[in-house]
Amino acid sequence: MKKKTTLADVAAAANVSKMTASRALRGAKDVSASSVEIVRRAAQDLGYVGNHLAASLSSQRSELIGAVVPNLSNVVFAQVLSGISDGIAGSGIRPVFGVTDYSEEKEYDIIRSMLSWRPAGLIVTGLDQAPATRRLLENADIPVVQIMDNDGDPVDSCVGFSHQQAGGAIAEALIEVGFRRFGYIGCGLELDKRAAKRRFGFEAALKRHGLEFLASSIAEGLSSIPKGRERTAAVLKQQPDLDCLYFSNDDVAVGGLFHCIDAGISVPDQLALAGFNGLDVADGFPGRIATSRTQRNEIGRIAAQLVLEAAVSKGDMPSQNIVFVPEVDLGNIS
Amino acid sequence: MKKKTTLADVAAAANVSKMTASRALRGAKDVSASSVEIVRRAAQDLGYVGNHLAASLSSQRSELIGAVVPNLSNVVFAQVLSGISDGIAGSGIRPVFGVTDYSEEKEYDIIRSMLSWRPAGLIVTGLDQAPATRRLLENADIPVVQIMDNDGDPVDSCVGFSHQQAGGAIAEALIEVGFRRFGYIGCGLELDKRAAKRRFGFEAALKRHGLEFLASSIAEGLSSIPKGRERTAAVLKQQPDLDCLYFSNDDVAVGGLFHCIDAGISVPDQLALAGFNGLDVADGFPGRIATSRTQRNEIGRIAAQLVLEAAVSKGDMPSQNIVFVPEVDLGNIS
DNA sequence: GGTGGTATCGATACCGGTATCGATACCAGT
DNA sequence: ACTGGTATCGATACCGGTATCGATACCACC
Repeated sequence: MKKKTTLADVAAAANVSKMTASRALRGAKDVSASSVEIVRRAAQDLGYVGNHLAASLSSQRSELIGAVVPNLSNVVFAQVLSGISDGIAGSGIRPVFGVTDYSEEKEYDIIRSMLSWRPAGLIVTGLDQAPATRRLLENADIPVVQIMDNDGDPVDSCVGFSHQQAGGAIAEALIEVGFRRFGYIGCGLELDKRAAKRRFGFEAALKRHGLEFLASSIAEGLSSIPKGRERTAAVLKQQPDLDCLYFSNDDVAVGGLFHCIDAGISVPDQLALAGFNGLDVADGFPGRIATSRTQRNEIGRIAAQLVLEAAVSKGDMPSQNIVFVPEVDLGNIS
Repeated sequence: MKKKTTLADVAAAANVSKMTASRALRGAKDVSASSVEIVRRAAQDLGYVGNHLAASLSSQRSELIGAVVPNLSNVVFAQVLSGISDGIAGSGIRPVFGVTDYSEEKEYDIIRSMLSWRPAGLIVTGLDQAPATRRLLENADIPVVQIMDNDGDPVDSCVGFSHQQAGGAIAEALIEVGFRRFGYIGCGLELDKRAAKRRFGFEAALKRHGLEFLASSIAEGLSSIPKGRERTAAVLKQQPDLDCLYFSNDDVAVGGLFHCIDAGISVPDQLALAGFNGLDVADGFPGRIATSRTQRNEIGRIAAQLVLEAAVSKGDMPSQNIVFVPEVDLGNIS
């Protein structure tokens, strides 16, 4: 375990002071072009790799950004991370991530742990943190951007959409084209607050039209295609006389579609299916599944940029609230 | 922008020295239970959040781990990150990620930038880094685990599988059950070295049996369902007389399946499709797509654990080479 | 009482950079 | 020659923790 070469080594090799070496490598002012050249070469020769820990500690500004998502097996949050990665591209900032598995305790621990890295900002999924977690965010004194939701009261900035409204909007659209006998199939609503909001919004729209879910099944744990398949079978067995099924998201809906294909149920003629997110997969089936298209990549990217802007403006940037509206896509339902 | 409370503040509030406060909060030895209690309470009252930058700098050990993946829109690498997250759960270590977009330049920059955070270890996708990047990894003096590949010479440890072998294995299986007229459809092989290795392995197996690809189409850019669909249409138009199509991965294959459904081609009776990865989606179709199931969650998890072990053993742990074998699944092809 | 051991604590010196400010040199203008 | 300004550089003091080692107190035991 040989010692790493430090800035002092580079400075010594270049016959300048640490300070000049530091300035040269950072491209700061107050260094002559010739010094820069010499220092650069020395750093190159020694294979010098800077130390962001020391730099951040000393300069009191970090080049880390935290991203907290509930889950990564689902492609949606992966795309959010992807968007974040795009949003900070070229800034030299590195993203740190944490997966909460929809657990409030884990979320608290992750955020606390992230804060101890003194990040330039934090991007957190959702608006429904536990009170202690929220206090942590409020006192963090760094830009905080909550994403993927808009139903609630953000700590600071917010980039997302209203799940309640999204649920209501697709319900209205489906009612408009004539569906009346609705069923619901979801996964893990006790944990996924946003899926619960969609269901709530959908159900509220039904009520406005004097309708209700005639059957409903909520599986525990993460959403998945197999679960959607199984629950669809169960619900249809219990209540075969439905004309439209609303699913907590596209994965579950695709599971439902698979069941229908197996069972010889024609979609959407005999039974319409509606999900949420607008995934590629669901897309591929030529419009057979209705869905709400969410702009998750965009949301990640914009959230990251907000953090960057807020970080450079050093606290005198007002909180932003950027609202997206998922686009209802009924596919080939007419 | 009020100043953050530091350890010194906590120590002052608790009427002890910084050192005692530090020990108390870390649960280190040499502190009385009563001191721990007092310091804990003081920290709690002040809302103290530690500073990992300072801690890591001082103790010369970081609690970050770097993860480099080529892409995050594809669920495969998201699941790798998910596995990494699982693997380090409870260790207090935070994962930093970087997305290379299959670019060697970005990969170099990302790894360099990660090294400057002095991470406890690095997990990097693939074995085919550019020479300069490889030197960076070799001189990093921290555990490096290369994942998702095994065809090549690892820098340090390796957790993956042979893509060449995987391509060969599924080819053999498909030949075994009687297919003879093969076509190939892929995306971005110029960048995705691993997909290219699979194709190479597949083709080598064909050659061993005196066969070859009768048609082939390679799209540029990232793999996607739409591209698979489009290319399948194109290839079948050019060469309709095929009995099996090998795709660069399941996404592309699902695109192919969608085309077949549209075009009324019965799968696998008229035309068999084979992909790679064993995605849930492909799974859902009752075995219609042949695939090789990869253990990406496992790979991420084990890689993370290797890094942890190597980090605690401080360099005297030998490099590991953990080989998985993707399981060939022909689905309902008989 | 003297000795040795253990438990607890604090002073000090770093870790590897950067902010700050003063020093120096050099040039232009008068 | 003198003044003022700019360009370049280095000494020093941190940033907020932790490693290390010495100091102190207290107890057991001979």
